[in-house]
Parts: sequence; structure tokens; C-alpha cells
Amino acid sequence: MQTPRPQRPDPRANPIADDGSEVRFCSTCAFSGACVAAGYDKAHLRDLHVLVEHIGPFRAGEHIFRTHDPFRAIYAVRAGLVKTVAVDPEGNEQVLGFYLPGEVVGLNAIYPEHYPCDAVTLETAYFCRFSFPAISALAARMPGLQQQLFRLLSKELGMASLLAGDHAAEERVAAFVTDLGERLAAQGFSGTRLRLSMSRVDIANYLRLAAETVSRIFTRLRDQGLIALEGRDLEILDPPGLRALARNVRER
Amino acid sequence: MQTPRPQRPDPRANPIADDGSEVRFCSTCAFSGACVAAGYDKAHLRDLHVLVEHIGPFRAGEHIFRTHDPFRAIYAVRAGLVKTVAVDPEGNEQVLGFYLPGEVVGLNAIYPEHYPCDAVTLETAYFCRFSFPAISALAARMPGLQQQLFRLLSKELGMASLLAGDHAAEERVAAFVTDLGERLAAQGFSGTRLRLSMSRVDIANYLRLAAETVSRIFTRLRDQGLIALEGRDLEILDPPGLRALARNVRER
DNA sequence: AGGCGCAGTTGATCCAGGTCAGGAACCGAC
DNA sequence: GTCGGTTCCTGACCTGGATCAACTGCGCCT
Repeated sequence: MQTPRPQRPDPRANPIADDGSEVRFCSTCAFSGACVAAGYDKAHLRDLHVLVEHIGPFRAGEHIFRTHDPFRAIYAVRAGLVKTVAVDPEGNEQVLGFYLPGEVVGLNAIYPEHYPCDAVTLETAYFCRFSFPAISALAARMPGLQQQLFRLLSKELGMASLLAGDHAAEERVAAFVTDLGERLAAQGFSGTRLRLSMSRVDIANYLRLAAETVSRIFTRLRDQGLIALEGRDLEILDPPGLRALARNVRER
Repeated sequence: MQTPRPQRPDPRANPIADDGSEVRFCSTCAFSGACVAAGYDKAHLRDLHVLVEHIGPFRAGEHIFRTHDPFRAIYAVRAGLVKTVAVDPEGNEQVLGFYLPGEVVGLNAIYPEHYPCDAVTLETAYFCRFSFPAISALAARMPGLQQQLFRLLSKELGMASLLAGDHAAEERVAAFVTDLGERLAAQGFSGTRLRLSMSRVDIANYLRLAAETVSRIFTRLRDQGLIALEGRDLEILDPPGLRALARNVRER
């Protein structure tokens, strides 16, 4: 709905998840495990590097792809933050997910062959673009890569099922914060001090709550001493406490 | 929670989606497209047949796999109906999906490497069991099969996102019925006269509603002349009308 | 400085759907 | 047949979270 006005890149933001080198590639990239773990040689790694296209910077509010665009590629986030948003015929938006550095956007477009959502950057962001026909052809020659793609899809499926569960507002918010922290930690960032680069409205929409509810729950969690929150800067003070609240959303 | 007592197979139920022949294979199987569409020869088809294992019958209430079982295989439904159910630590159940003949169960286990849910038959059912290591090895040699697996995963992802959307109870029920009809039609069954083999409680749980709400909405839809419903036998009287109610859930 | 606009918070009210409580219909068991 | 169990439906009430309405604080413009 909103047409976010461009805003200039913020030098403080956006730690870059790789060293920028073409050869060493993103060390935390979603696909790195496919090669490294399986012990692939330089030649295979080079295949991956040839088909990847480094794109960016995108400034906050720019679109990577839009609903109904034909599906051509998947995008690994190199730096920055992206949300995917589906819009129904009445114009209601639904945030489907937030994607951190090292994560992959666009997998839900494989089946419909068109992107079923918009992908919008929330901060200045850089991507690796993988042509899907090319990467799936390569996957046929690299079992580790095929396996990795299966795993990414299956993981995304698990995330969607969590979101689909019916959980109380507080559980949802606690799970959201815990999950963000863990995903950041998995990418080598701090898992306890983090910046919520998305607006409260986006968070609320993603959690299928009203923005007011999210706001109230944040203050409640703060009053309980579980988190410290100032604007968009969040610190998780009591990870186990928060995890306990989120327990039903996350464990099964 | 409930331990459903076994019940004897009902000869009326469970139209079988294939001719039972080992060689001709399930004509409506989720994987048939992978071979036929891509023009594969008999040799490749035979590879698929060798790795598949026909299992069943399972009677209503039996488990195909359970939460935490190590992930070994995916299962294509040959006949009958299955639900998948996740249980959280407090014992709350969440139905994740219903699977009709021709559809595939177990894809959400790839990433965690353990099944994240139980799969329970709701009527007498037969399956094709595909060892996952074997089918993904074959997929590396059969791009059409690899593509098909990607598509299945991506499709399932889309379904989960629909379920995760926040929609009014009536929209959810209308979408559920419409979707069931379309999926049955896709498998060659009637898309307008169908049997809800799952209980109202299961439907409600799947839609994240109370059973009472589902019941009330069914009667409302009947009063509006959109459906005819007697027990578990449903007829969709006004498909476009129902689709209109479901519009926001399904279109994007 | 002042003023505008947007993001976020807080309080007051409302309502969709959940919960609770009966009751009817339909089994299968004996 | 009757009994007990189960599923489904319906009515009466309750509540979590949505909605509506201020209000605050901040960044940006002129």
C-alpha cells in the first residue's frame, strides 16, 4: 500500500556477510554448505560462481521482484533485510517472511512459475542472484547442491507451518524475537542484541496481529524484564524466559 | 489425543487411483508427470518402479509415521485419505494437512531429518513408499523428477502460506471446501460431490477454528444454498458462489 | 524555530469466534 | 431392545485481540 520514499544508505547498518571476494564466495551463504560439506573441489565451486550474479545495492523500499513476475531466479541475501508480501484481491497485504543475510528468497515461486509475492528490501541490501534453470541443472550434477535446495524448501515449509499454527499473541511475539535472534546467531551476528529494521506494522502483519497488540506485548515483555527495547534496538535479556513463552510455537 | 479404534474397511469408500499394475503405475501419481511429460523411456520408468514400494492397506486410524521418527521416505497416497498432525509440548494438536490420492506426504521432514508430525490414515489407505535417498539419487539422473520434487515442495509451501493467512472463519471454510473439490477433480474424481472423511474436529483444527464454528458455518452455507450437506456427504451446489467467498484466501 | 508527517504507544470500546452446556442422532455391543 | 460412546448441532455467554481514537516523540522540511 505505502510507496516508501527512497532513503539514503546508512553506513552503520548492514554488516556484510561475506568478504566480497568472487572466489571465496559468501562464507555464510545458504549454498556454501552444499559445496564445502560435500568436499567439492574448486571446479564445482567455480561452477556455482559462474552462475551467480552479485546484484545491489538496493535501497530500502525497492523491489527485488513483484507478484506475477515470471519466475526466473532465486535470491540469496548477502547483506540487508528483505520482506516478502502477498496481496490479496481486496488489497490486504500479508507479510510472508523476513530474510536475513545468508537466507534465500523466491523458493515459493517454483510451483506457480510466477512469484506469488513481492520481495521488498527493508534496508540497503545486496543479493546473489541464481538463475533457477541454471542452478537446478547444476544441482543434477552436484548432489550436495540438490540436497541443499531440498533442505531449504523443506525448512521454509516448516517455518510456514509454525506461522500457520494458532497461538496466542504473546507466544507469537516471543517466538518471533527468539527466532530472529537464533537466525542472526546462525549467521554469525549477535543473537541477543539486534535491530528490528522492519516497522511494527510489518511485524504485526507478519504475525497476523494488529500493530497495537504487538506494541502492547513488547511493553509487557519489557515490564517483565525479558527484553530491553528502545525504538528498533532490541536486546534479549532473558533468552530462556523468552524461549519458554515461545515454547508451544517452536517445539514439536 | 484420541486412540482411534480400528474399524473394518468400507468397500464403498476409497476409489483406487491407479490400476494396480506394477508396470503401468499410478496414472495419477504425483510423479507420473515427471516421466510422462518429459518423455522418459521405459528404462527410467522402471527405475522409478524399482525404488517404489507399494504398501497397505492401512485401516482408519493407523499411523504411517510418527513425530521424531527418522526421515527415510516420502509417501504418495494411492487410495484413501491421510492427515498430518503436529503436537506441541502442551499436547495441543494441529492438523497440518489432508492428503488425497495422488498427493505426497512427508516432504516437511527433509530439513529436520525427522518427521515433524504424525501421519494418520482417515480411511483405509494404500501408499507408494519412496526411499528418499533413492529417489533423490534418481532425481539427479532424471531432471524431470528433480523438477517434480521441487514443484511438490514449492506447492506445499504455497498451501502452508494460505493456511497461515489471517482470514475470517467463513472464508476459511469456503476455501477448504473449494480446494478439496478442486483437488479431487484434479485426481479424476467428482469435484462437486464428495465425502468429508475427516471429522468436524479435524476440519476445525486444520482451519484453526473451533469445531462449533465450523458446524455453524456449514449450516449457514447450507441455508444460503451454496452447499448440501448430510453427515459427511457434501455437495457443492454453487461452486462460483463458494469460490467468491474463498476469493481472498486463494487468489493472490 | 515552527510545522508537518510518520512511527509508535496507550486507553476505551467492540465483536468474531472461543468456550461451556445441553441435546439429538447414530452407532456397535450385549 | 437398551445402554454407553461418539459425533454433530445449537444456544448462551465470555474474552482476546481488533478497532477506534488520542497523544507523544522524532526526523525532516522550510
